[in-house]
Amino acid sequence: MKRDLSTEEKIKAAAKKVFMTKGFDGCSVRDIAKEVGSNVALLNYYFRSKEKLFELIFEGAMSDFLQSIIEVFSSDLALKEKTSLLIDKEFDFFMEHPELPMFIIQAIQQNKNESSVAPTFFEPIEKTGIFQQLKEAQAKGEMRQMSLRNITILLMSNVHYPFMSKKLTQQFHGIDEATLQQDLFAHKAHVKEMLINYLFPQNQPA
Amino acid sequence: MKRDLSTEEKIKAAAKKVFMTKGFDGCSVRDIAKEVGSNVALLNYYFRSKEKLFELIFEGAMSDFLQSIIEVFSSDLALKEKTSLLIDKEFDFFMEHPELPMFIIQAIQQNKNESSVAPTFFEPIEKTGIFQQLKEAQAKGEMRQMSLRNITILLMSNVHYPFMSKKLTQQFHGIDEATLQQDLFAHKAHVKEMLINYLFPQNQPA
DNA sequence: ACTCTTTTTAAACAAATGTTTAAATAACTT
DNA sequence: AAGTTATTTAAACATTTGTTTAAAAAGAGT
Repeated sequence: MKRDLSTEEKIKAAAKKVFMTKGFDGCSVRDIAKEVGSNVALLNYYFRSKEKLFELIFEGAMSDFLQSIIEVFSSDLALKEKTSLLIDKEFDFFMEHPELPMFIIQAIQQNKNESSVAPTFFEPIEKTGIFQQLKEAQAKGEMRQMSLRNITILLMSNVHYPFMSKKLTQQFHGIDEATLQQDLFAHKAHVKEMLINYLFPQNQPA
Repeated sequence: MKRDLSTEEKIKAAAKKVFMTKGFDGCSVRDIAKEVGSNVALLNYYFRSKEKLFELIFEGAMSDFLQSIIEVFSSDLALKEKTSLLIDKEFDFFMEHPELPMFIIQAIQQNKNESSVAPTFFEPIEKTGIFQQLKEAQAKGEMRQMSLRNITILLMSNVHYPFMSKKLTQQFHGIDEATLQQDLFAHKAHVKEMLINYLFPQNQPA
């Protein structure tokens, strides 16, 4: 057939949309089929099952996610500048894909990911040499002495959470999408200043 | 009958456990019945439906959540001390109920909460006078000039996210539960120092 | 035009879902 | 002990679930 443009891609796009908004358990394959404007059997014709389709979407999401990080880490900047740039880029990225952090964390929490994320996620980042750069910066006293894991938690908390809690924040403060958007911009500025100051203290002791 | 101790409570406990770990969509009423060690019909006898039961659990979770905040805000301390205490208490609370942040945010995201959270959540906090205290602290220059909403986002990000991303962090760094626990303690210390320094700058400009 | 393969569909499948029914069992009242 | 109510159960219910089947439709090759 080759109807118009790859049906396979259309299904993937629809599945992504539905999975992202409703979650794996929260949607049926018929929901996705309806979004495609087609039949349920077609999904299993192209992808073997609902689970396989989800895994594909999940891996794609992780890949997109990873991409935006790698770009920054691969750049030729000092760690302080990389940190600042990372926060900027991540915010820009999540502004366009606000459902992504929730989607990923939820999928991992429910073990919907067959393989561990470590090899597909940790290693590509390590290859950018960012961890080595971090070690050196700490050795030179340019950066606060704290574990890589705690740096990660600190960064991710401030960058991911605001997008995961959009609805909660809106309901809690009774604000609309546009106002929240402004708050997110303000948050980005706060996070940048706060984190940079904390991670790279200007008057380090002794 | 009054078999042993309130069947109703046993069902609620089981439902809480199952809903927390698997989510509303991720579990069936039979999962809950099995956890109780009883029949499905019993759930609908005490609670009208799966949805009603969930709402009850959700409201209970929100209430517990709120309780731990109110306590701190109602205390007779300066804002700086309250902030520090809040972070401590919240961390202690989530150490014992690590699924709670995810559960609440997920429920709100999927509109599983009938009523808006604002009245049940915002107002009790406002009644502690914390917002007024905050305004005054900012007027006196003791606290950084930033919106209540951004303060909220900043605090919640650093306190909630680490518990929501437990599995992700574990997989990413390849660490066990005990190690993560230590990281969370370290994170608490970092957050306290970082946030206090940022929210209450010692050398405020002009 | 005819064949062969690929794509799409409607229908059916068994299993699982939330809920209800009616009967059984236990507890309470007198 | 008998009668009444409250609790618990097994079974059935109508839908919905993910998946499969077999036929129809569309494309490509000759």
